[in-house]
Amino acid sequence: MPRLTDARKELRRTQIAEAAVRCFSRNGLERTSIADITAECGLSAGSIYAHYRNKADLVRAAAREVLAKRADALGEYAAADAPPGPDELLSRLIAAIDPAEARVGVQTWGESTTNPAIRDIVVDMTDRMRAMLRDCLTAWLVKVEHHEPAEARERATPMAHRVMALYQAELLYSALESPPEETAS
Amino acid sequence: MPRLTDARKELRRTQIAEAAVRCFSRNGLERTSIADITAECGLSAGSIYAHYRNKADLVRAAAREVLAKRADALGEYAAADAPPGPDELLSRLIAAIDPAEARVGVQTWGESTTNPAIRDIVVDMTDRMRAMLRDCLTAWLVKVEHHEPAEARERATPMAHRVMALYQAELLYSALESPPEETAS
DNA sequence: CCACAAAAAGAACCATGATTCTGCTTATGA
DNA sequence: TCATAAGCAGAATCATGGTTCTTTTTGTGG
Repeated sequence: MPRLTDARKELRRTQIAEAAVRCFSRNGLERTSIADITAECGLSAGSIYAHYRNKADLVRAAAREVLAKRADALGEYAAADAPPGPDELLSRLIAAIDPAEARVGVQTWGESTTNPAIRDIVVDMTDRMRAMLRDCLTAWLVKVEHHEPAEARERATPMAHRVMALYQAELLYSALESPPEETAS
Repeated sequence: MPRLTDARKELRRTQIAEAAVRCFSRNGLERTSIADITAECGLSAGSIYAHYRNKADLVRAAAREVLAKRADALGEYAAADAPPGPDELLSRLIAAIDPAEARVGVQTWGESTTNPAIRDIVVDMTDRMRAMLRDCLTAWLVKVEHHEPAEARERATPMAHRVMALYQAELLYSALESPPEETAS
């Protein structure tokens, strides 16, 4: 069969990546084998290697997926007509946490301490999220608190830093709290 | 040679555990081999297994060591005659962060998402640190801010939670910032 | 509907690395 | 000081798991 249509090819890639995320979520980045992933996604090892150069490549894709999803969820708030203030913003973010993804997120933190490629993904996503928080808080300061735009931007930066920090800590807590969730092994 | 004297035996154990922490710090929990640790501590594989049941056991010991050291550092502040307030407390804690240990700390977070034994160590140490923060802040509220002891204790709890969260986030940042620190491999 | 090159399956390969085993070595208690 | 049982080194073992290869099966463009 000549090269798969782009749509189909992308479908396969996400099918694999999502299965990988599920595996990572329960067994960790290093302790999930390719065999685990084949079992989870219903494809064979050879097939996975047709879509991803190697396991490290797949891990990168999974990390991007998880982190990007969290960043995306945040994007919606910034554009809202009635921007939430810091407390409201934080509690909404916390409410949106998915335990399985939180686990993989925290795993990527651990991985990024020794893996430059993952590290880059993590800091990039973190910076992006913080910037979105800042924009959101700037909008709130201007629209709700009636600050001057220039001053609002100034004040929003440290607030964003703080909200981000508290959110990340909460992410850690949900990763730690969530049940062991054993697989049949 | 009959059983080593207890002091000597403990010496060996810490010699190994500290070498392990250095290795973990640069290569991560899973990617450091026993061979790496033998090279770092100057002992042989067989010798390591005479002191630790297996690698998992060694990882637990290393995790305890790193987390306990951070908790200990905190203990001193609580007993100070002029207890620091929340801002001062936080900046002292941040100033005391050692990048190498921060990396291992964050690695243990990742590990604890899938490893119950490590998870228990992490939540135990976290709870312990939070309790110490609370005591410290209670002392501050009473001695410096002149609150009633009962009320102070009440107020200190959420403050401690917050300081802990901000500290953990900062720990993550120093783990991410610290240089790649490559080994000769 | 066809032909074919790519995709999928799954066995085979191979490297890595944890653990164990076999003798030397040496610290310890008498 | 000596006998000895534990410590220790280092090779051998053995399992795991990533990657590759071969064969079979399709989806796709013509």
